[in-house]
Amino acid sequence: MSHTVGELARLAGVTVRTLHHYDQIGLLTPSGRTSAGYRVYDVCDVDRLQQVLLYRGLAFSLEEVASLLDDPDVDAAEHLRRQHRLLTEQLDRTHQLVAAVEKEMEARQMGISLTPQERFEVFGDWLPEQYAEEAEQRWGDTDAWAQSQRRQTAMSKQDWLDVRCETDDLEARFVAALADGAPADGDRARDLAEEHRQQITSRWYDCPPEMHACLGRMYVEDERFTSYYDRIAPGLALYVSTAVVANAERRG
Amino acid sequence: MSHTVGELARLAGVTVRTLHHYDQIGLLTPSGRTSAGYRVYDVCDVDRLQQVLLYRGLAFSLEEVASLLDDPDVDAAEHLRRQHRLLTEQLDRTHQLVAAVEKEMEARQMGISLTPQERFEVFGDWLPEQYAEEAEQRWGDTDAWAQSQRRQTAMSKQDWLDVRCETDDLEARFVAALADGAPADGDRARDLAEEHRQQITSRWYDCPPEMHACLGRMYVEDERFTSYYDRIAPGLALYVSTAVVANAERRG
DNA sequence: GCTTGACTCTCACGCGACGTCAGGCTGTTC
DNA sequence: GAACAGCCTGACGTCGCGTGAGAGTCAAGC
Repeated sequence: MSHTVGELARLAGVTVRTLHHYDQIGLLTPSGRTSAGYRVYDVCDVDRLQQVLLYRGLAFSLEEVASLLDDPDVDAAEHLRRQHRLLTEQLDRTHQLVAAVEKEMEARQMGISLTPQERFEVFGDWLPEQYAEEAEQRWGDTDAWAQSQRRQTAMSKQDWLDVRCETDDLEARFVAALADGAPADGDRARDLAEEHRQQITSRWYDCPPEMHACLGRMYVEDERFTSYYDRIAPGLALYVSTAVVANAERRG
Repeated sequence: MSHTVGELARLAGVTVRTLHHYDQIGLLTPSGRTSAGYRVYDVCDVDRLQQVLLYRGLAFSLEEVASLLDDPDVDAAEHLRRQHRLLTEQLDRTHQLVAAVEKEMEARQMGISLTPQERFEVFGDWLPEQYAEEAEQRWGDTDAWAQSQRRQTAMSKQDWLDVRCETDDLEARFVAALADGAPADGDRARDLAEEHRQQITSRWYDCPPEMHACLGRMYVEDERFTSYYDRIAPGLALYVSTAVVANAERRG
């Protein structure tokens, strides 16, 4: 029915000090005290603590949390709706970061360097067009970037050569399939796509079919990746992209 | 080619003070200075800042970030892999929180109260079995909870009645369909399921079919939701659940 | 009834990651 | 050459606790 500080702390996964602090600043005042002065938290307090922790986890300051929770015009349902919205937004942001990291991995594998504005724009409160353009000019010189990247990449030389070797081999077989007129969504091309997926999984990270499909779409949407493939053989970008997506549909 | 503090700050979406701080603690030292003492950041520095911000965003302390980035045994590829892993873990956690909020919404709509350990266990570093059991005992008395919830729910009385009214109506029609022997994955049941989804969307949050399917599965997996439906009519829980999932497949 | 040990209380100082002036130099532009 | 935006280095303030210190409380066992 009611809890001491220590109990509530264990229950909620915070420290006793944290609860003391919340009491001190009036964010979460225990609804009672024992005769000895011990804090007593009841059901409502536990409820409130849960809300506090959720909002805190969403990067609100404790002061903001207090004003959110103490607003008499906002009911519990409204809080749930808001939390749902905020959490979904956070999911989106994190997803963008994941996509950015994956893009970077792919780029490295191909020896392409991404521009800095591309790598920063994913960090939330990003720059209006204006700055993006400014940055574009400043950093357009990709050679400097490529150099800096190469220096920074401490991947062992042998590893690097292995990757290049595998990649070249797979690309050559894609080219052959394209030249032979094998359909991009046919078995032969899809098997190559699957091999590509396996390569990523073994080299980098577990890449399930749907994630792979995202990469596939990027090959035709991002000019740098498109030109990478098309320089190997005209039409290869679309070919690989289609094969990857088709393979994902088969596996999904 | 190179940047002043202000430029880099705008580019990365941080303040000048932050860059000063990182310089001071040796986390990001600009690779040069002008004759007047102005900081000059070059490509490598920008690169490093990006890494710093990513790790910082994953809640590492600056000291930890420094030791991560300065570890000579870890190459850039390894960093990308690690970042990918950490980000995916964060996605999972956030997803669990979203599910918890949705569960809470559903529970409120039905007048069920969730137990506190259910609501806390989603907060990461959670309690071993032992505590869960302790909490189960302490809070098993759901009546007290229901009361506290009712008090806390400041949803206007009219709103609440409206919701109950709509819900009751829909449930009655589900019961009728079940009694008439309409198949759970047939058109009639699926239309009702779709109506249920629309109700959530208008009352709470945008609930696309796949999200709805998650809720549907919960109706048979979580005993409290099961018994809620089965008390209305035996077999209703499975019936609604099947209809919801079937409807999601039709719409997806 | 007394001890032991886990738990609680209230100060109160410390710390990490910056925010926020203050006072002064730099660099471009009109 | 004057104005103004941008840079510099201190240095103190803030937020959200961590970490003792010193003292009282409480259930269990002797």
